[in-house]
Amino acid sequence: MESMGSMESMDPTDLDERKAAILRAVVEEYVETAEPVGSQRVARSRKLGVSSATVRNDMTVLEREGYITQPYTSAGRIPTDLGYRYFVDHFTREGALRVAHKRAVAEFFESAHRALEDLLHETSQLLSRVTDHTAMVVGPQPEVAQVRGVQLVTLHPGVVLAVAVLSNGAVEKYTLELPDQPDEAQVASAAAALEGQWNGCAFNELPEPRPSGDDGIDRLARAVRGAFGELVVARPVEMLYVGGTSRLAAEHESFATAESAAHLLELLEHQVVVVSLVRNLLDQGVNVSIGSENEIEELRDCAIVLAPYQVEGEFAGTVGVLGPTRMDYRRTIGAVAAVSQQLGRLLTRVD
Amino acid sequence: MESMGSMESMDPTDLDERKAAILRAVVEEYVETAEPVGSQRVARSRKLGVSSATVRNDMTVLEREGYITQPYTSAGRIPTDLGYRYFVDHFTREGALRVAHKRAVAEFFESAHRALEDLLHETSQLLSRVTDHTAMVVGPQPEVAQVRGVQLVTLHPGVVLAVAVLSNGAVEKYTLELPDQPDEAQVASAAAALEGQWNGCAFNELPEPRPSGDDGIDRLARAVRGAFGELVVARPVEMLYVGGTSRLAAEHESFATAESAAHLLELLEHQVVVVSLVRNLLDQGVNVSIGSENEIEELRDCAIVLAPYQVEGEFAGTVGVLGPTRMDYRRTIGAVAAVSQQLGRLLTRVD
DNA sequence: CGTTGGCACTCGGTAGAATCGAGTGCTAAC
DNA sequence: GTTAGCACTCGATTCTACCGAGTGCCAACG
Repeated sequence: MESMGSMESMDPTDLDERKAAILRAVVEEYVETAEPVGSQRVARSRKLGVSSATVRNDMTVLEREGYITQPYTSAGRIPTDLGYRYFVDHFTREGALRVAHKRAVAEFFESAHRALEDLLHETSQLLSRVTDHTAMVVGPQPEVAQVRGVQLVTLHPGVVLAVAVLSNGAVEKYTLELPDQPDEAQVASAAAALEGQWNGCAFNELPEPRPSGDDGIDRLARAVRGAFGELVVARPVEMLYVGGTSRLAAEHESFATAESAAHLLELLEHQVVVVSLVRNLLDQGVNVSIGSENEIEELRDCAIVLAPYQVEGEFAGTVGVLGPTRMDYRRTIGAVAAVSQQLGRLLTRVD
Repeated sequence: MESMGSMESMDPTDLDERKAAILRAVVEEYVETAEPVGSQRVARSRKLGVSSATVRNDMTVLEREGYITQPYTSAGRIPTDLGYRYFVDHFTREGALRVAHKRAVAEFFESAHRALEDLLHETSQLLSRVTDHTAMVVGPQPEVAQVRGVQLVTLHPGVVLAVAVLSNGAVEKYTLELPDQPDEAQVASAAAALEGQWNGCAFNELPEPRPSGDDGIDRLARAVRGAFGELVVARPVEMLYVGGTSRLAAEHESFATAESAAHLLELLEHQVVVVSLVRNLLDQGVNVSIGSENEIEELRDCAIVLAPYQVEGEFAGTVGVLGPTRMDYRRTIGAVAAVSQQLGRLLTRVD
């Protein structure tokens, strides 16, 4: 920052109107063509009413301020991350998405039912189709859910499946292997006891089961408690659904190296990392994270567009897309916003 | 076929010993180096005791018979799909995998518990790590499972979650929206009635619930029946878990075009296609499908290595990997076999 | 003073020519 | 049947020349 040049418009947060228009043109043209855009093209394609020489002068300033850059001397300009940032902050107020896509989204959420997992999975695929990028859907936080039902089923002698139905429609289960083989009556009373004690409790802080007097029942109950506790620890984060990973490989032109696509795919396979990344961004109120704004090295050439969705007015989860920094931000932001809104609406209705 | 040359070894299914050794050398060297291998390298690296000229002569025959080919005139030879096939059929009797990997597999299955879905998912990741290729795990056929428990939980007024616990440890669920809002008593008796009637029934052919006299209960019961029927139709195939998709992108050198990785990723996103592909291959007794042996265009440069796993002596599902035709078949086959066997063993114990 | 036309200069991209070398097929000798 | 020798092929690499889009700068203009 702290530029010492005494040029006009020292306020780095804003640009005079023509420079802003030029920056916008550079971003839009570059996103479309993937080629550095020169002053001529800007002067001609936009009705700025100035010559290419004037555009050139302004471009020099824009470059000095860090909004655009040249891939090499005397080539056209391409936006920097800062340039994209300005574009996103100033020219994407109302995200636009194509009518066909708008209808596709509406139709999808009109007909969608199913189990929550399937819905979220398919939502990620929808978002990917609409945006042409890889899409991510972070499921509702499981912690807030309360137990609404407990069931124990003997699958084999000594093997019991413990199932907990939660208030958000999720079902948690765990296959227990028990050294002593409780009989059916014990399993049934343990289930009844646990259901009675846990109904309404938060799944992540289930109380220890009260002793019943019967040793077998108590051992079973404690085992179930232990298993569920393990689940909470082992799966402390929300579920992540990723759709359209093939887009990443298809977009390889936009990335520096061919391996970067592989790195990104690998990154996406680590649910925990992605979920916490999304969470961090959102906690800071960030909805669009561009290139180097991101701390993770692999995302240097990527942009992330996020939108939280709300269920019954409360933050529930997040939808988002991952694509190259060179993306159509207006369309993407529009799509992500639309999907997040509709998803929240549907979950509020169904949940 | 029907070659008219009066050369030796007219039986196309077998090669004389030295030619087989040369073919083997070509495959192994090419897999390792990714470069066409010439007669000199073969003559020197293997202790064949013959000169490069002799190797050249044999190579000419091998080429005529279709086992190897030249990428261009006067380059070294690379294996054809037929060549890989011969290699797989003759030189991979005992699949070998590295000790470190062997231990990794054993350790994994020693400590693995969890819900079936998690286990299969992690198994796919394990197999991917061990083979360095994309791994697929097809879950047990859901149809064989019997109902072991039914539970209905009211999430909100008018919204009921129907849960069925199956004998294989799977849990099916469906969120029902009901026009009339049954009270808790009705929900409870419907659940009890369904559980009584369906216990032991195959999930894919649940009988219609018997009328109870109470209109609300019957409507609810029928709705549950309808929902589960819908699930069976909507999800007629086994679940598919894919691990290590990033390997596909990383292997891009082995593929003809850069887009092919994207195509493969897209293919893998269509569960139904992959599952039926795997099923078809296995039905024909095929465990390794190489390149053009495959009918699907996208798999022209790929090989698939499969191994079914058995639970309690019965076919249950499949594990496999997808990689370039230029892969280390011995190692891959060994890893796939080991994982399938261990997975079956674990499921037999736990299931 | 901002804007504009003119102009020399830069540099990636493409095309063509020259060169290199691994590897082959063929032939003749062993 | 095997081998050494040799001419030949052809992808890969390097070098050169050249084109042209685009820039920075300057002087002129309203």
